[in-house]
Amino acid sequence: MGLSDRIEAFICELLRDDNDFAEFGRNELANIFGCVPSQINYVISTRFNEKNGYTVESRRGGGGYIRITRAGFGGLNEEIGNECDLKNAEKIIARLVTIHKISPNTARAILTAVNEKSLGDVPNADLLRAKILKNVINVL
Amino acid sequence: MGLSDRIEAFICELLRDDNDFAEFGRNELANIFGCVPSQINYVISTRFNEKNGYTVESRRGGGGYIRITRAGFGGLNEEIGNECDLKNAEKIIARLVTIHKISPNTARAILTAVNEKSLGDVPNADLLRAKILKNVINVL
DNA sequence: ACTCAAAAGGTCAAAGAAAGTCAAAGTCAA
DNA sequence: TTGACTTTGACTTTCTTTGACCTTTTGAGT
Repeated sequence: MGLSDRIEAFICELLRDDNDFAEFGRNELANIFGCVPSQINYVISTRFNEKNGYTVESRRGGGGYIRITRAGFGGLNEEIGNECDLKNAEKIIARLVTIHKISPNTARAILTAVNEKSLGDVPNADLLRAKILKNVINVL
Repeated sequence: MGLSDRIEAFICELLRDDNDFAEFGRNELANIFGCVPSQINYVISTRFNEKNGYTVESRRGGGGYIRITRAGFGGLNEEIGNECDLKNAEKIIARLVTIHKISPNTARAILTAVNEKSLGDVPNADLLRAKILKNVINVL
């Protein structure tokens, strides 16, 4: 596994531990991995960019830092509501793909989990669909 | 036995050992067999192509690799069975991650869709869970 | 307040490391 | 002896690593 991959894994770990955001010093991290500081920028720009659903903030000077946040999904819960038919589910998932919150692959998996074939003979499927969708989205 | 055949056998061996996926460096492999690197591409494109039921992923640059995955999921449907509790589901999904069939992200989504919080108050949740899981896996 | 040095982080381009492509040359069995 | 399959190598593309130089922020000393 290459250096960039190791740094990526490390940051992912931080994100996991610190509940959806990671903060560190660029030099500090570069030191841990024994690389030049700009390597950190490379990893961030290729792995933790907007397109992959992350927001990055930073500050220079004394006490500077880099903070990486996983973008959330404001308002989606409300849009799903208490009941959600398949059409609506498709629309919402499609939007998540468009804004690069999830991959087409993940989208297909989620959609399959809540389609007619899966939930077909559950009574009040729309209710269950809404619940599943909200749970899944909240964990993304 | 020709060179290509020997390389093919070697990769098959890797696939067997590592449970349905093989990962290696192109140059590394070329070195083992004392051939030019593009020979590896030839073997892959003639033997481990889509048509023969394999998926190939790769990355260039430092830390690059070639990864071959066998398509289809040996007996996973049977393993899920008619009913499937959460523990079993977790085991199966984890395995799909290991062989790089799905990303950790997709795994998390699927697992959330079938966990207690989602299916908690459905009667016979294990039955529904099995159905959802099989549907999802078949679409992967 | 003002200045300046130190402490961070940012940018960019060159060098390096792999993998991909393609076509020419070689091999071998029908 | 020809046509399909292999082998080889020159050239291309993509991704990573490194380093020189730039900008922003802070803080100590005047």
